[in-house]
Amino acid sequence: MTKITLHNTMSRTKEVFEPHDDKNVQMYVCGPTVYDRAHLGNARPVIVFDVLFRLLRYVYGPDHVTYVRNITDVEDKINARAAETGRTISDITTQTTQWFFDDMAALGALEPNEVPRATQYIPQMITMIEKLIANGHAYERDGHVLFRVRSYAEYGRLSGRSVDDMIAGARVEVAPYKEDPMDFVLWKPSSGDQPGWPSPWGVGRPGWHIECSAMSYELLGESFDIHGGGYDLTFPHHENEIAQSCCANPSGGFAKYWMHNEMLQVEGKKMSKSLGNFFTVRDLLDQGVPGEVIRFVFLSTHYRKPMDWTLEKSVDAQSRLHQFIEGVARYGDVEEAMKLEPEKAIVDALSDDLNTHAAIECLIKMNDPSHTNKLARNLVFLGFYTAKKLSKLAQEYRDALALLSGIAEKLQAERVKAMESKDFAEVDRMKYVLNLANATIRMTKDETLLSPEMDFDPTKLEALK
RNA sequence: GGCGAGUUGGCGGAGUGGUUACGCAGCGGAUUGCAAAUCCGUGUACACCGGUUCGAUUCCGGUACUCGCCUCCA
Repeated sequence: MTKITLHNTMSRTKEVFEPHDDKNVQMYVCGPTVYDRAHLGNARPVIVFDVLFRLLRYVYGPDHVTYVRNITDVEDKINARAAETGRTISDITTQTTQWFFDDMAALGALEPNEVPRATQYIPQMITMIEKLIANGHAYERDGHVLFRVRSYAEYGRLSGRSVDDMIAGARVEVAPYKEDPMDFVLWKPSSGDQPGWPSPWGVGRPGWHIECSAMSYELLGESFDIHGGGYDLTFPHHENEIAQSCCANPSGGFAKYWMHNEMLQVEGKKMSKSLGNFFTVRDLLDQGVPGEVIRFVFLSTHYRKPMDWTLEKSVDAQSRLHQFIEGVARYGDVEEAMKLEPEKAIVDALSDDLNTHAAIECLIKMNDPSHTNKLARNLVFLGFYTAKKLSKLAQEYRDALALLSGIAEKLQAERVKAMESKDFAEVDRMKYVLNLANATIRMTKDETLLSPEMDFDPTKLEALK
């Protein structure tokens, strides 16, 4: 079996991946809070862990991997959005969740096995909080339930911080109901139009961190293999999850491997609304940047390095994918290709802590006429296309080629004739049309293959037939 | 202020104690009426300052800069 190594944030080293049970490899990744469209940064963990999911499915078998990615549909940002728009909370969360699914599907991400909504696990959260109170790790004050950070000696291990340092550096105002400044909320009271559920501590709603602890426990148990998310979640979110889960279920180890993707920047700057460089995945898709191009750009950078989204990279990626389609169309057979196994060099690259950049280098090497089917197979393996879509794109390319090859000869003949009669205006016109024709066979109807600088009207070509 | 990550040629991105990947762009050439496409050729870069060493981009120390987290933003 392929040996996989993964970087574990807990140990800060690459470790050989050894699942608890190789018949049931389990992964939990923190999903979005559904109050608005996913921005480009949200796409990074989705793509990164999708690649890992695909690798695990290949190595352990598709039926032996369970991937859970939650939807946080109770959170104060959602309440705020509802208040400012006048829409209902469920209207917002339902629509935003669907948007998220659509956008992530466009990026070639497989659906996880389970996509739990936080609001469907409130009883499990309450049970977990009760356990924490019972064993002294949490306390209730004025309708709030707080986690007693000092009761968990390991607190701070994942993020490499000591509780005392954190208090010294904290700029948070300490709520009066806290025993200790570091204590965090497990449950808080709801009033007015805030969403609330009955609980032993009155009507209230869960704190953010308890959601993931309760859902991962319910769906994966007290110990599972991989927990992933963005690096910014390391503290406090993941630190708090560990504290909650390990204190509520002391016999379990919670997650064995912690994986974090680095952050995204745009043209060298942090993406932020104030800098005016904030945009969503949907914005890019609407501008004609296809999902596979976004995926390609993301996978060109290792997941543990900060990634810079630039226009130049997206144009490069587009042109590269275009070359791949061209190769597959000319020399490949997608149906035959799908009978192949994923290439060992690519599996090995991914197995080395998701070295996606090396995997892409392999793809580039495969783009020659004698390896095109390997290229096609691995494009599908890495999630750039489904076999069906790749097949369709290749066919469209071939159709365009066939359409053009007939008239190209005719154009060439006319051009030669024009040269003989020294009609250089006509020669130039023919040249122009021929160039357009050549450019066109590099395109298909899919916007994937349209280069931004190309300006071509296919009807002109039709007229020449 | 505390903690952490990073800095390789125009861009992206590997890697190595000495022979200095690779891709894209660029440049030169071939071919072409010009161009495009294609083919051939072409680039001694590793933030700065010290140290170790026969020799450092590669090891050690420091500096600068960038970025992130510490503010329920992936």
